[in-house]
Amino acid sequence: MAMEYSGGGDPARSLALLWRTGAVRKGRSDLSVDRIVRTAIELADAEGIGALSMRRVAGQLGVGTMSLYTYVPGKAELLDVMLDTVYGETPREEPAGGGWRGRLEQVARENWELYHRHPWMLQVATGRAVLGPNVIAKYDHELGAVAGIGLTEVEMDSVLSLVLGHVEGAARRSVEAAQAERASGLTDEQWWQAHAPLFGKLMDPDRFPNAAKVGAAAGEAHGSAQNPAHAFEFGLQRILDGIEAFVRDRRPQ
Amino acid sequence: MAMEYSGGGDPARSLALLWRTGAVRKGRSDLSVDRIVRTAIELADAEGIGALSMRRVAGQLGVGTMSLYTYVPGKAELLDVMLDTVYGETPREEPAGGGWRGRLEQVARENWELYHRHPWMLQVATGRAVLGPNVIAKYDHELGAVAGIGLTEVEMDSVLSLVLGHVEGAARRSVEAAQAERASGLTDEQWWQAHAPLFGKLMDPDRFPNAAKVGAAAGEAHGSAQNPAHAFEFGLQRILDGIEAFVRDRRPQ
DNA sequence: CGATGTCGCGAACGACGTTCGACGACCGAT
DNA sequence: ATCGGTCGTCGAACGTCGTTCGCGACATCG
Repeated sequence: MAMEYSGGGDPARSLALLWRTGAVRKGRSDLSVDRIVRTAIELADAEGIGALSMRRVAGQLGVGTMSLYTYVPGKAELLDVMLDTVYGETPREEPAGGGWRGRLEQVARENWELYHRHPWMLQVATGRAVLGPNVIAKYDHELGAVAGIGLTEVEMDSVLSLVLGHVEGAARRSVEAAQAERASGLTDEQWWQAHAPLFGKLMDPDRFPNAAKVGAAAGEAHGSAQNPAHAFEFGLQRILDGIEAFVRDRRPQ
Repeated sequence: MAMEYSGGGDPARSLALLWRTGAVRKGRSDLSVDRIVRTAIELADAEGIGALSMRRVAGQLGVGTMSLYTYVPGKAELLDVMLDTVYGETPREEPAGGGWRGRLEQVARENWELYHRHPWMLQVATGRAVLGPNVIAKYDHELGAVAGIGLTEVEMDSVLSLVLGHVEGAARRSVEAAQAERASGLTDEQWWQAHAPLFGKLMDPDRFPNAAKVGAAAGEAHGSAQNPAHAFEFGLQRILDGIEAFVRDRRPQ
């Protein structure tokens, strides 16, 4: 259950790496930035961010640990490149109609799946945005969902950020729950059933009337303390409804 | 800019600690769980989660590192108690009217401020909920905002979770931006101005028409790449609008 | 064939959480 | 008053981490 994360290395170094500016390393061995990044992503996917260390990556590549530093300035910059790389995975096809709402919904689902494919993304604190080529391409593509519907440019950005923010939060809760399952060996459902009697005691209906009633009802309905997939869907529809009212307001006729 | 986090220690140990079950340590020195937790919170507030180590806490208390383990099973459980403790800080007064919307808005603002008072909260991955006394009291109090407006219990939980999730995400972006400022010595605005020309080059209007236009407009409007406070406010209003439609739908008359 | 520079990487530093076990102060019983 | 045992205290040490330093080896060029 232990995790450690980091991100946002030296911006100049990161940018050079992201856009592959600067001399391409020739390499006596068959090492390269791309091989290192690919290996690091595979490792993080398979064993989590906690298992991602420079030593492990080097070991996986059959190479001395310090050799990585010839190609990559440090771990923080490596994480930046890893992020930009996986952001390149989201689909780019034009959706088959559906209007802005359908397209925003599709964007949300693509990101939901991306986060579940690479859960470690959510454990990397970026601080400042990672402005790699794939991140920009993704931003451009996703903005297309809200283009030409009567919003100003700033409003387009706000709307997209709102949806993406919701997806990130819901995915984080989903991923953390899954990791807790793996770490404890108990599914959320098993854990809930094991602890439900205790909660009954802790949630004294006299002191906590709302919590007692709602907690019990929600727990029983979801079969656990929370249901990330349901929270994602419920929140997405409410947010899209809110955006719909906003869009309607912007073009009154 | 490096950070490491962890959370979700042994549930049984955490619960015993949270509810102060189990024998109270007498202590030859004046050490106690409360003193340790208070010191740890102060340290995390002042220097960030990255500076929170068992050694530093012990040092601050003028005590050997290993003495802490007499009172606290480990760092993960300490984090759990720290979380429950600061969750006890949110106000509990009944709001002066305003209906469910005003009360939900107030809940959102209280949490927004709480996260800014203790930014490290956002860097602790909890996995499974920390069911301490203060967390339950907070849940109970906040549910009051959506009680008696025609929602089922499960819907009350979903609505509250949606709002709290938005606050958490917005606060996370706000806090990460602030930390990036501290780490780099540049405000978001300065950073934006320093890098704006570069972005102009990277955001090729031919390849990325939407990103080029919107990115420039949003950057100029916010004076930076993003404006967390604005994102919080904008998202909150959209979400409350969406909830309003939902509530209206539930009681059709 | 020698000089120059760069790649590869082993050793080491200072952090981390935590296990182990030694020390010693206290309490109760005799 | 003395002894035994319990329990708080905490130093040493293990295995981990990212990264600095510097040295040996090789490739390229003059």
